[in-house]
Amino acid sequence: MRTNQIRINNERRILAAAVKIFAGYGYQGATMRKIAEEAGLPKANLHYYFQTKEQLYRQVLDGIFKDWLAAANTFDECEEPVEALRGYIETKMDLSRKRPLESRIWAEEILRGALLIQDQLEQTLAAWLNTRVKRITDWINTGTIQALNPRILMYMIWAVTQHFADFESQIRALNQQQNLSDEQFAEAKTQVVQTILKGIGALD
Amino acid sequence: MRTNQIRINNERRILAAAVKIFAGYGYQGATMRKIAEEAGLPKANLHYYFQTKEQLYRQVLDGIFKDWLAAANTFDECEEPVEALRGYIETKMDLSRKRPLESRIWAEEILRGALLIQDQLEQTLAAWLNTRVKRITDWINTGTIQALNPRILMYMIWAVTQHFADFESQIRALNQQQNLSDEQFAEAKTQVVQTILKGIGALD
DNA sequence: ATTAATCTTGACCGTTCGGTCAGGTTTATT
DNA sequence: AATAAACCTGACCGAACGGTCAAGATTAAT
Repeated sequence: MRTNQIRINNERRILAAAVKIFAGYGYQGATMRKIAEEAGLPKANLHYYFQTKEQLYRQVLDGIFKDWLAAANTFDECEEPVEALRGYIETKMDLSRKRPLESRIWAEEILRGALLIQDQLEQTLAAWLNTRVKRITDWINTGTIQALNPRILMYMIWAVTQHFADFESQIRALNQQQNLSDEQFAEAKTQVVQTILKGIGALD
Repeated sequence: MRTNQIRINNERRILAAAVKIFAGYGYQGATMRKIAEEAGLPKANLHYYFQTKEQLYRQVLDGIFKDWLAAANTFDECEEPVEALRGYIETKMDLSRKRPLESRIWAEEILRGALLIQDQLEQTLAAWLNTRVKRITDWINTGTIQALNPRILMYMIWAVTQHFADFESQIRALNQQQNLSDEQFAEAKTQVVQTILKGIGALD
Protein backbone atom coordinates (compact mmCIF):
# COMPACT_ATOMS: atom_id res chain seq x y z
CA MET A 1 0.00 0.00 0.00
CA ARG A 2 1.26 3.45 -0.90
CA THR A 3 2.49 6.03 1.54
CA ASN A 4 -0.34 7.69 3.44
CA GLN A 5 -2.83 5.38 1.79
CA ILE A 6 -3.97 3.94 5.10
CA ARG A 7 -4.72 7.39 6.43
CA ILE A 8 -6.47 8.46 3.24
CA ASN A 9 -8.63 5.34 3.18
CA ASN A 10 -9.59 5.46 6.83
CA GLU A 11 -10.38 9.15 6.82
CA ARG A 12 -12.63 8.60 3.84
CA ARG A 13 -14.40 5.69 5.53
CA ILE A 14 -14.90 7.65 8.73
CA LEU A 15 -16.18 10.73 6.91
CA ALA A 16 -18.65 8.66 4.89
CA ALA A 17 -19.94 7.02 8.06
CA ALA A 18 -20.10 10.39 9.80
CA VAL A 19 -22.28 11.82 7.03
CA LYS A 20 -24.77 8.99 7.44
CA ILE A 21 -24.91 9.20 11.23
CA PHE A 22 -24.95 13.01 11.51
CA ALA A 23 -27.73 13.14 8.90
CA GLY A 24 -29.75 10.47 10.63
CA TYR A 25 -29.43 11.62 14.22
CA GLY A 26 -28.25 15.25 14.20
CA TYR A 27 -25.06 16.52 15.80
CA GLN A 28 -26.10 15.85 19.38
CA GLY A 29 -27.86 12.59 18.61
CA ALA A 30 -24.93 11.22 16.66
CA THR A 31 -22.37 9.44 18.84
CA MET A 32 -18.80 8.48 18.15
CA ARG A 33 -19.80 4.88 18.93
CA LYS A 34 -22.45 4.86 16.18
CA ILE A 35 -20.06 6.42 13.66
CA ALA A 36 -17.36 3.91 14.58
CA GLU A 37 -19.80 1.04 14.18
CA GLU A 38 -20.97 2.37 10.79
CA ALA A 39 -17.35 2.71 9.68
CA GLY A 40 -16.45 -0.73 11.03
CA LEU A 41 -13.64 0.62 13.21
CA PRO A 42 -13.03 0.80 16.96
CA LYS A 43 -14.10 4.05 18.50
CA ALA A 44 -10.59 4.87 19.68
CA ASN A 45 -9.43 4.71 16.09
CA LEU A 46 -11.73 7.57 15.14
CA HIS A 47 -10.04 9.76 17.70
CA TYR A 48 -6.68 8.89 16.18
CA TYR A 49 -7.71 10.49 12.87
CA PHE A 50 -10.08 13.15 14.19
CA GLN A 51 -9.24 14.47 17.62
CA THR A 52 -12.77 15.41 18.65
CA LYS A 53 -16.35 14.88 17.53
CA GLU A 54 -16.58 18.58 16.70
CA GLN A 55 -13.51 18.44 14.44
CA LEU A 56 -15.00 15.48 12.58
CA TYR A 57 -18.27 17.37 12.22
CA ARG A 58 -16.47 20.47 10.95
CA GLN A 59 -14.75 18.45 8.23
CA VAL A 60 -18.10 17.02 7.18
CA LEU A 61 -19.54 20.55 6.96
CA ASP A 62 -16.53 21.76 4.96
CA GLY A 63 -17.03 18.99 2.41
CA ILE A 64 -20.70 19.86 2.04
CA PHE A 65 -19.98 23.54 1.59
CA LYS A 66 -17.43 22.83 -1.15
CA ASP A 67 -19.94 20.67 -3.04
CA TRP A 68 -22.54 23.38 -2.62
CA LEU A 69 -20.29 26.04 -4.12
CA ALA A 70 -19.17 23.80 -6.98
CA ALA A 71 -22.77 23.12 -7.96
CA ALA A 72 -23.57 26.79 -7.62
CA ASN A 73 -21.31 27.68 -10.52
CA THR A 74 -23.99 26.40 -12.88
CA PHE A 75 -25.50 29.80 -12.36
CA ASP A 76 -22.77 31.48 -14.40
CA GLU A 77 -22.68 29.22 -17.41
CA CYS A 78 -25.38 31.03 -19.36
CA GLU A 79 -26.00 34.63 -20.28
CA GLU A 80 -29.75 34.53 -20.51
CA PRO A 81 -31.81 34.44 -17.32
CA VAL A 82 -34.02 31.59 -18.50
CA GLU A 83 -31.16 29.20 -19.14
CA ALA A 84 -29.01 30.40 -16.23
CA LEU A 85 -31.83 30.01 -13.70
CA ARG A 86 -33.12 26.79 -15.24
CA GLY A 87 -29.64 25.27 -15.07
CA TYR A 88 -29.13 26.42 -11.49
CA ILE A 89 -32.51 25.21 -10.24
CA GLU A 90 -32.09 21.86 -11.97
CA THR A 91 -28.61 21.43 -10.53
CA LYS A 92 -29.87 22.20 -7.05
CA MET A 93 -32.78 19.78 -7.52
CA ASP A 94 -30.38 17.05 -8.67
CA LEU A 95 -28.19 17.69 -5.66
CA SER A 96 -31.18 17.26 -3.36
CA ARG A 97 -32.05 14.02 -5.09
CA LYS A 98 -28.56 12.55 -5.08
CA ARG A 99 -27.16 13.90 -1.81
CA PRO A 100 -30.07 14.32 0.59
CA LEU A 101 -27.97 13.42 3.62
CA GLU A 102 -25.61 16.33 3.09
CA SER A 103 -28.53 18.69 2.55
CA ARG A 104 -30.04 17.60 5.86
CA ILE A 105 -26.82 18.07 7.78
CA TRP A 106 -26.54 21.58 6.37
CA ALA A 107 -30.17 22.30 7.18
CA GLU A 108 -29.83 21.12 10.76
CA GLU A 109 -26.72 23.24 11.26
CA ILE A 110 -28.62 26.35 10.11
CA LEU A 111 -31.66 25.34 12.13
CA ARG A 112 -29.50 25.23 15.26
CA GLY A 113 -28.21 28.75 14.56
CA ALA A 114 -25.32 28.10 12.16
CA LEU A 115 -22.81 28.46 14.99
CA LEU A 116 -20.01 26.58 13.26
CA ILE A 117 -20.53 27.89 9.74
CA GLN A 118 -21.24 31.54 10.45
CA ASP A 119 -17.92 32.62 8.96
CA GLN A 120 -18.52 30.69 5.75
CA LEU A 121 -22.02 32.14 5.45
CA GLU A 122 -20.96 35.71 6.16
CA GLN A 123 -17.84 35.60 3.99
CA THR A 124 -17.94 33.10 1.14
CA LEU A 125 -21.67 32.62 0.71
CA ALA A 126 -22.44 36.33 1.11
CA ALA A 127 -19.86 37.15 -1.57
CA TRP A 128 -21.24 34.46 -3.87
CA LEU A 129 -24.75 35.81 -3.39
CA ASN A 130 -23.69 39.40 -4.01
CA THR A 131 -22.28 38.67 -7.45
CA ARG A 132 -25.43 36.77 -8.45
CA VAL A 133 -27.59 39.60 -7.14
CA LYS A 134 -25.73 41.91 -9.53
CA ARG A 135 -26.41 39.61 -12.47
CA ILE A 136 -30.09 39.41 -11.63
CA THR A 137 -30.21 43.19 -11.23
CA ASP A 138 -28.79 43.53 -14.73
CA TRP A 139 -31.56 41.31 -16.07
CA ILE A 140 -34.11 43.50 -14.34
CA ASN A 141 -32.55 46.69 -15.72
CA THR A 142 -32.60 45.31 -19.26
CA GLY A 143 -36.22 44.25 -18.80
CA THR A 144 -35.50 40.55 -19.30
CA ILE A 145 -37.26 39.72 -16.05
CA GLN A 146 -39.61 41.78 -13.98
CA ALA A 147 -38.60 43.99 -11.06
CA LEU A 148 -38.08 42.07 -7.84
CA ASN A 149 -35.71 41.64 -4.92
CA PRO A 150 -32.98 39.27 -6.19
CA ARG A 151 -32.11 38.03 -2.71
CA ILE A 152 -35.65 36.91 -2.03
CA LEU A 153 -35.67 35.13 -5.39
CA MET A 154 -32.55 33.22 -4.37
CA TYR A 155 -34.06 32.35 -0.97
CA MET A 156 -37.11 30.98 -2.75
CA ILE A 157 -34.98 28.84 -5.04
CA TRP A 158 -32.96 27.47 -2.14
CA ALA A 159 -36.07 26.81 -0.09
CA VAL A 160 -37.91 24.89 -2.78
CA THR A 161 -35.02 22.83 -4.11
CA GLN A 162 -33.68 21.83 -0.70
CA HIS A 163 -37.17 21.03 0.56
CA PHE A 164 -37.17 17.83 -1.50
CA ALA A 165 -34.17 16.59 0.47
CA ASP A 166 -34.83 18.08 3.89
CA PHE A 167 -38.54 17.23 4.08
CA GLU A 168 -38.26 13.92 2.26
CA SER A 169 -39.91 12.04 5.12
CA GLN A 170 -42.94 14.35 5.03
CA ILE A 171 -43.26 14.04 1.28
CA ARG A 172 -43.01 10.26 1.62
CA ALA A 173 -45.79 10.22 4.24
CA LEU A 174 -48.00 12.19 1.85
CA ASN A 175 -47.15 9.95 -1.11
CA GLN A 176 -48.52 6.61 0.14
CA GLN A 177 -45.40 6.02 2.21
CA GLN A 178 -43.31 5.89 -0.95
CA ASN A 179 -40.40 8.09 -1.84
CA LEU A 180 -40.92 10.05 -5.03
CA SER A 181 -40.22 7.86 -8.03
CA ASP A 182 -37.81 9.08 -10.68
CA GLU A 183 -40.81 10.07 -12.80
CA GLN A 184 -42.44 11.98 -9.95
CA PHE A 185 -39.21 13.74 -9.17
CA ALA A 186 -38.69 14.69 -12.80
CA GLU A 187 -42.21 16.14 -12.82
CA ALA A 188 -41.43 18.12 -9.68
CA LYS A 189 -38.22 19.43 -11.21
CA THR A 190 -40.03 20.62 -14.33
CA GLN A 191 -42.83 22.22 -12.35
CA VAL A 192 -40.46 24.03 -9.98
CA VAL A 193 -38.51 25.45 -12.92
CA GLN A 194 -41.66 26.48 -14.77
CA THR A 195 -43.34 28.06 -11.77
CA ILE A 196 -40.34 30.14 -10.77
CA LEU A 197 -39.38 31.24 -14.27
CA LYS A 198 -42.94 32.15 -15.10
CA GLY A 199 -43.36 33.73 -11.69
CA ILE A 200 -40.56 36.22 -12.34
CA GLY A 201 -41.77 37.04 -15.82
CA ALA A 202 -39.00 35.25 -17.68
CA LEU A 203 -41.43 33.06 -19.64
CA ASP A 204 -44.48 33.94 -21.82
CA MET B 1 -56.47 29.92 43.32
CA ARG B 2 -58.99 27.79 41.47
CA THR B 3 -58.99 24.03 41.32
CA ASN B 4 -56.35 22.66 38.96
CA GLN B 5 -54.99 26.15 38.42
CA ILE B 6 -51.55 25.21 39.74
CA ARG B 7 -51.32 22.33 37.30
CA ILE B 8 -52.56 24.44 34.42
CA ASN B 9 -50.11 27.22 35.14
CA ASN B 10 -47.11 24.98 35.60
CA GLU B 11 -47.82 22.87 32.55
CA ARG B 12 -48.04 26.05 30.51
CA ARG B 13 -44.76 27.34 31.90
CA ILE B 14 -43.00 24.07 31.24
CA LEU B 15 -44.37 23.78 27.70
CA ALA B 16 -43.30 27.34 26.90
CA ALA B 17 -39.82 26.65 28.20
CA ALA B 18 -39.70 23.36 26.32
CA VAL B 19 -40.53 25.10 23.04
CA LYS B 20 -37.60 27.47 23.51
CA ILE B 21 -35.11 24.79 24.46
CA PHE B 22 -36.20 22.18 21.90
CA ALA B 23 -36.07 24.83 19.17
CA GLY B 24 -32.65 26.06 20.24
CA TYR B 25 -30.93 22.72 20.80
CA GLY B 26 -32.99 20.03 19.04
CA TYR B 27 -34.51 17.03 20.75
CA GLN B 28 -31.25 15.34 21.67
CA GLY B 29 -29.46 18.56 22.52
CA ALA B 30 -32.24 19.77 24.77
CA THR B 31 -31.94 18.54 28.35
CA MET B 32 -34.50 18.39 31.11
CA ARG B 33 -32.09 20.50 33.18
CA LYS B 34 -32.09 23.32 30.60
CA ILE B 35 -35.88 23.23 30.29
CA ALA B 36 -36.25 23.28 34.06
CA GLU B 37 -33.87 26.22 34.31
CA GLU B 38 -35.75 28.09 31.59
CA ALA B 39 -39.04 27.41 33.35
CA GLY B 40 -37.60 28.37 36.74
CA LEU B 41 -38.53 25.06 38.32
CA PRO B 42 -36.57 22.15 39.78
CA LYS B 43 -35.93 19.37 37.33
CA ALA B 44 -37.83 16.84 39.42
CA ASN B 45 -40.90 19.03 39.16
CA LEU B 46 -40.93 18.62 35.38
CA HIS B 47 -41.15 14.88 35.82
CA TYR B 48 -44.11 15.37 38.12
CA TYR B 49 -46.12 16.95 35.29
CA PHE B 50 -44.56 15.14 32.34
CA GLN B 51 -43.36 11.64 33.04
CA THR B 52 -40.61 11.55 30.42
CA LYS B 53 -38.74 13.87 28.09
CA GLU B 54 -40.37 12.16 25.13
CA GLN B 55 -43.87 12.77 26.51
CA LEU B 56 -43.09 16.44 27.00
CA TYR B 57 -41.74 16.61 23.45
CA ARG B 58 -44.84 14.88 22.08
CA GLN B 59 -47.08 17.44 23.74
CA VAL B 60 -45.02 20.24 22.22
CA LEU B 61 -45.40 18.64 18.78
CA ASP B 62 -49.14 18.21 19.28
CA GLY B 63 -49.54 21.90 20.07
CA ILE B 64 -47.59 22.87 16.96
CA PHE B 65 -49.63 20.57 14.75
CA LYS B 66 -52.88 22.03 16.04
CA ASP B 67 -51.71 25.58 15.31
CA TRP B 68 -50.59 24.46 11.88
CA LEU B 69 -53.99 23.03 11.03
CA ALA B 70 -55.84 26.04 12.41
CA ALA B 71 -53.82 28.38 10.23
CA ALA B 72 -54.32 26.09 7.27
CA ASN B 73 -58.04 26.73 7.23
CA THR B 74 -57.34 30.08 5.64
CA PHE B 75 -57.14 28.08 2.46
CA ASP B 76 -60.89 27.48 2.45
CA GLU B 77 -62.14 30.98 3.13
CA CYS B 78 -62.20 32.10 -0.49
CA GLU B 79 -63.62 30.64 -3.65
CA GLU B 80 -61.22 32.17 -6.10
CA PRO B 81 -57.69 30.74 -6.39
CA VAL B 82 -55.99 34.11 -6.24
CA GLU B 83 -57.51 35.09 -2.92
CA ALA B 84 -57.48 31.59 -1.43
CA LEU B 85 -53.81 31.06 -2.21
CA ARG B 86 -52.82 34.62 -1.32
CA GLY B 87 -54.54 34.28 2.05
CA TYR B 88 -52.94 30.90 2.72
CA ILE B 89 -49.44 31.98 1.73
CA GLU B 90 -49.71 35.16 3.78
CA THR B 91 -50.97 33.25 6.81
CA LYS B 92 -48.10 30.78 6.54
CA MET B 93 -45.62 33.65 6.17
CA ASP B 94 -47.05 35.38 9.23
CA LEU B 95 -46.80 32.13 11.17
CA SER B 96 -43.12 31.85 10.23
CA ARG B 97 -42.56 35.39 11.37
CA LYS B 98 -44.41 35.14 14.66
CA ARG B 99 -43.70 31.54 15.65
CA PRO B 100 -40.31 30.64 14.23
CA LEU B 101 -39.44 28.38 17.17
CA GLU B 102 -42.37 26.09 16.53
CA SER B 103 -41.56 25.95 12.83
CA ARG B 104 -38.00 24.90 13.64
CA ILE B 105 -39.09 22.14 16.01
CA TRP B 106 -41.39 20.79 13.33
CA ALA B 107 -38.67 21.02 10.71
CA GLU B 108 -36.16 19.18 12.88
CA GLU B 109 -38.65 16.43 13.60
CA ILE B 110 -39.19 15.87 9.87
CA LEU B 111 -35.47 16.16 9.19
CA ARG B 112 -34.85 13.32 11.65
CA GLY B 113 -37.37 11.14 9.85
CA ALA B 114 -40.68 12.21 11.45
CA LEU B 115 -40.65 9.16 13.71
CA LEU B 116 -43.03 10.60 16.31
CA ILE B 117 -45.43 12.36 13.95
CA GLN B 118 -45.72 9.80 11.20
CA ASP B 119 -49.31 9.00 12.15
CA GLN B 120 -50.34 12.65 12.08
CA LEU B 121 -48.67 13.13 8.70
CA GLU B 122 -50.15 10.00 7.15
CA GLN B 123 -53.63 10.49 8.58
CA THR B 124 -54.57 14.08 9.34
CA LEU B 125 -52.17 15.97 7.10
CA ALA B 126 -52.66 13.60 4.17
CA ALA B 127 -56.43 14.04 4.44
CA TRP B 128 -56.09 17.81 4.67
CA LEU B 129 -53.86 17.83 1.62
CA ASN B 130 -56.21 15.61 -0.38
CA THR B 131 -59.16 17.96 -0.02
CA ARG B 132 -57.04 20.93 -1.09
CA VAL B 133 -55.68 18.98 -4.03
CA LYS B 134 -59.29 18.50 -5.14
CA ARG B 135 -59.96 22.24 -4.93
CA ILE B 136 -56.86 23.05 -6.94
CA THR B 137 -57.80 20.40 -9.48
CA ASP B 138 -61.17 22.12 -9.89
CA TRP B 139 -59.41 25.40 -10.58
CA ILE B 140 -57.30 23.69 -13.22
CA ASN B 141 -60.34 22.08 -14.84
CA THR B 142 -62.15 25.40 -15.04
CA GLY B 143 -59.06 27.01 -16.52
CA THR B 144 -58.60 29.48 -13.66
CA ILE B 145 -55.00 28.38 -13.21
CA GLN B 146 -52.77 26.42 -15.53
CA ALA B 147 -52.30 22.66 -15.46
CA LEU B 148 -49.88 21.50 -12.79
CA ASN B 149 -49.44 18.94 -10.02
CA PRO B 150 -51.29 20.38 -7.01
CA ARG B 151 -49.18 18.48 -4.48
CA ILE B 152 -45.96 19.94 -5.81
CA LEU B 153 -47.53 23.39 -5.64
CA MET B 154 -48.31 22.83 -1.97
CA TYR B 155 -44.78 21.56 -1.30
CA MET B 156 -43.40 24.73 -2.91
CA ILE B 157 -45.61 26.93 -0.75
CA TRP B 158 -44.64 25.11 2.42
CA ALA B 159 -40.96 25.18 1.49
CA VAL B 160 -40.81 28.89 0.76
CA THR B 161 -42.92 30.12 3.65
CA GLN B 162 -41.26 27.95 6.29
CA HIS B 163 -37.81 28.79 4.95
CA PHE B 164 -38.06 32.24 6.52
CA ALA B 165 -38.38 30.64 9.95
CA ASP B 166 -36.21 27.56 9.56
CA PHE B 167 -33.30 29.24 7.78
CA GLU B 168 -33.53 32.51 9.67
CA SER B 169 -29.90 32.30 10.80
CA GLN B 170 -28.72 31.93 7.20
CA ILE B 171 -30.83 34.83 6.02
CA ARG B 172 -29.49 36.91 8.91
CA ALA B 173 -25.89 36.09 7.95
CA LEU B 174 -26.62 37.24 4.39
CA ASN B 175 -28.36 40.41 5.57
CA GLN B 176 -25.48 42.15 7.38
CA GLN B 177 -26.04 40.02 10.47
CA GLN B 178 -29.48 41.58 10.95
CA ASN B 179 -32.78 39.79 11.04
CA LEU B 180 -35.16 40.91 8.34
CA SER B 181 -36.85 44.15 9.37
CA ASP B 182 -40.62 44.38 9.27
CA GLU B 183 -40.31 46.23 5.98
CA GLN B 184 -38.00 43.62 4.48
CA PHE B 185 -40.28 40.84 5.61
CA ALA B 186 -43.32 42.58 4.16
CA GLU B 187 -41.46 42.87 0.86
CA ALA B 188 -40.61 39.18 0.98
CA LYS B 189 -44.22 38.30 1.69
CA THR B 190 -45.44 40.31 -1.29
CA GLN B 191 -42.82 38.88 -3.61
CA VAL B 192 -43.49 35.29 -2.56
CA VAL B 193 -47.21 35.73 -3.19
CA GLN B 194 -46.66 37.44 -6.53
CA THR B 195 -44.10 34.94 -7.79
CA ILE B 196 -46.18 31.89 -6.94
CA LEU B 197 -49.51 33.28 -8.17
CA LYS B 198 -47.94 34.51 -11.38
CA GLY B 199 -45.97 31.27 -11.68
CA ILE B 200 -49.13 29.16 -11.77
CA GLY B 201 -50.87 31.45 -14.21
CA ALA B 202 -53.35 32.93 -11.76
CA LEU B 203 -52.25 36.51 -12.44
CA ASP B 204 -51.96 38.52 -15.69
C1' DA C 1 17.86 -6.72 9.82
C1' DT C 2 17.12 -2.78 12.49
C1' DT C 3 15.01 1.22 13.64
C1' DA C 4 11.52 4.74 13.46
C1' DA C 5 7.08 6.09 12.43
C1' DT C 6 2.55 5.12 12.04
C1' DC C 7 -1.48 2.69 13.16
C1' DT C 8 -4.58 -0.09 16.29
C1' DT C 9 -7.34 -1.08 20.35
C1' DG C 10 -9.39 -2.73 24.97
C1' DA C 11 -9.84 -0.78 29.11
C1' DC C 12 -10.65 3.01 31.53
C1' DC C 13 -12.08 8.03 33.26
C1' DG C 14 -14.85 12.05 34.68
C1' DT C 15 -19.09 14.11 33.39
C1' DT C 16 -23.75 14.49 32.27
C1' DC C 17 -27.82 12.40 30.92
C1' DG C 18 -33.00 10.95 31.93
C1' DG C 19 -35.31 9.39 35.53
C1' DT C 20 -36.60 7.99 40.63
C1' DC C 21 -37.99 8.49 45.28
C1' DA C 22 -38.79 9.47 50.07
C1' DG C 23 -40.31 12.82 52.82
C1' DG C 24 -41.83 17.46 53.50
C1' DT C 25 -45.05 21.36 52.22
C1' DT C 26 -49.06 23.44 50.47
C1' DT C 27 -53.81 23.42 49.04
C1' DA C 28 -58.59 21.65 48.96
C1' DT C 29 -62.37 19.28 51.25
C1' DT C 30 -65.23 18.13 55.07
C1' DA D 1 -59.54 21.52 63.00
C1' DA D 2 -58.68 17.37 60.80
C1' DT D 3 -57.91 14.74 56.86
C1' DA D 4 -56.87 13.84 52.17
C1' DA D 5 -55.14 15.10 47.94
C1' DA D 6 -52.00 17.46 45.29
C1' DC D 7 -47.62 19.49 44.86
C1' DC D 8 -42.59 20.13 45.63
C1' DT D 9 -37.60 18.96 45.65
C1' DG D 10 -32.63 17.59 47.16
C1' DA D 11 -30.25 13.69 46.81
C1' DC D 12 -29.42 9.91 44.38
C1' DC D 13 -28.98 6.03 40.49
C1' DG D 14 -27.42 3.34 36.40
C1' DA D 15 -26.35 4.19 31.69
C1' DA D 16 -24.18 6.40 28.06
C1' DC D 17 -21.44 10.10 26.57
C1' DG D 18 -16.74 12.11 24.57
C1' DG D 19 -12.31 11.46 25.25
C1' DT D 20 -7.60 9.28 26.96
C1' DC D 21 -3.84 6.18 27.22
C1' DA D 22 -0.45 2.60 27.37
C1' DA D 23 1.02 -1.17 25.08
C1' DG D 24 1.15 -3.90 21.11
C1' DA D 25 0.97 -4.57 15.88
C1' DT D 26 2.01 -3.10 11.39
C1' DT D 27 4.29 -0.53 7.88
C1' DA D 28 8.13 2.39 5.92
C1' DA D 29 12.79 3.89 5.76
C1' DT D 30 17.68 2.89 6.28
